[in-house]
Amino acid sequence: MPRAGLDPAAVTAAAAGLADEVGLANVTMGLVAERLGVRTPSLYKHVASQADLNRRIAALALVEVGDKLRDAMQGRAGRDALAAAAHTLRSYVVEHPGRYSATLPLNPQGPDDPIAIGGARVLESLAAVLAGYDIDPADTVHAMRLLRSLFHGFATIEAAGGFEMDTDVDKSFEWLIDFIDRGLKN
Amino acid sequence: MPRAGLDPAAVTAAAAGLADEVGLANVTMGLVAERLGVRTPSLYKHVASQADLNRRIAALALVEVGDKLRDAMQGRAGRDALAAAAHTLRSYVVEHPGRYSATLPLNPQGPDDPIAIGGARVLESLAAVLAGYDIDPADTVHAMRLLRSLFHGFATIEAAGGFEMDTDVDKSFEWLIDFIDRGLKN
DNA sequence: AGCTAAAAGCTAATAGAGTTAGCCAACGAT
DNA sequence: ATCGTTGGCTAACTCTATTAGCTTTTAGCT
Repeated sequence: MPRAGLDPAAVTAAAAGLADEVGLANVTMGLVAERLGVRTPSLYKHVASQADLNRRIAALALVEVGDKLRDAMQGRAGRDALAAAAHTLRSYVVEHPGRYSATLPLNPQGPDDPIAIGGARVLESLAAVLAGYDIDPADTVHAMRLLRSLFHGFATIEAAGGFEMDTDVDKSFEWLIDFIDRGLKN
Repeated sequence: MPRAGLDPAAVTAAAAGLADEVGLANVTMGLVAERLGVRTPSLYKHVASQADLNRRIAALALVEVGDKLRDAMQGRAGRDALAAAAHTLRSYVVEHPGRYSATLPLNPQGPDDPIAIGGARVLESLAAVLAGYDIDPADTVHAMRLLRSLFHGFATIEAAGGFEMDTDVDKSFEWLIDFIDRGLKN
């Protein structure tokens, strides 16, 4: 019998896909193995543990979202950049709720942890958004935290089905972008 | 041997305490039982399952935070009310990260689900904050979502240790309250 | 006080998930 | 073609949730 030809990336990708489909909490090692056409213990040749797998999913999500953010913001500034970043982030979380939720327990184990690297890239994009506004350098870190908290919170609540009357969530999101844009212009 | 005298509330309280100490994910039925001086299966006389227990923890957290919000906002309006609500929420999440994290998978099973009731009370307090500002009624729901997303996001990220340079997180939080206050005043 | 039925704990047992150990076959480099 | 490495498999173990069935406390009633 030929081999399955797996590697850590393939296992991570399968797990991430499952996470989006059934929720991160329901991603079992057995389910991942089944998806890959392999027996459960075989996974341990590629990932150290389920915790390790979750960390890899988180890193994958951060890299993906970082890439999308960078792409979406090419050549944009000010309100345009803000809107692009916001929509990109929101779309990603809605499309990939499982992988995104893996990023919540942020425990980078060091500066070269893929999670830290991916996270830093996301933060770079947020910093790029702020660069389009005239902000007191002393307030930049505060503004970064504002964006991060707001987008993360909104996306998380939406992904969890936390908003009633789903109909005008889009409108709320636009309103919210506008609110931030006006505020950042002082 | 006399009985332990448990009831659903006692089990929930023990589990919530453990959640704050060791993290919700590490709250095992065995651990809860041990804390209560009882054997694991005995817990099932009071709660239906671990999922049920988690829902009870979530409901408890929402009621607690709802009460604290109500108290903190007595007689305050405008910026004062906003700051009181923000600080109350943040303190609660920092002090009770475990129980709070149980509220994330919001799936109220109906209008009389304790989770829905507790959540509604929290939302009431947020609405009271907004009542202190002059907001177009059509925008109220958007503003509610703004507050909810922002506070939830900030608290979640902070509880997860997601902010570097922890020193000035307090300052960021104040800045953020100010930002929202100014924005809500149009 | 004694009786009885419900409730609360306990022990024993089952099922499912993560993980480890050790075996064997496939694959790449020589 | 062969040899060492690597990837996959089976078997086995642990830990956790959950159920079944038994026993005893306990509250309410007479």
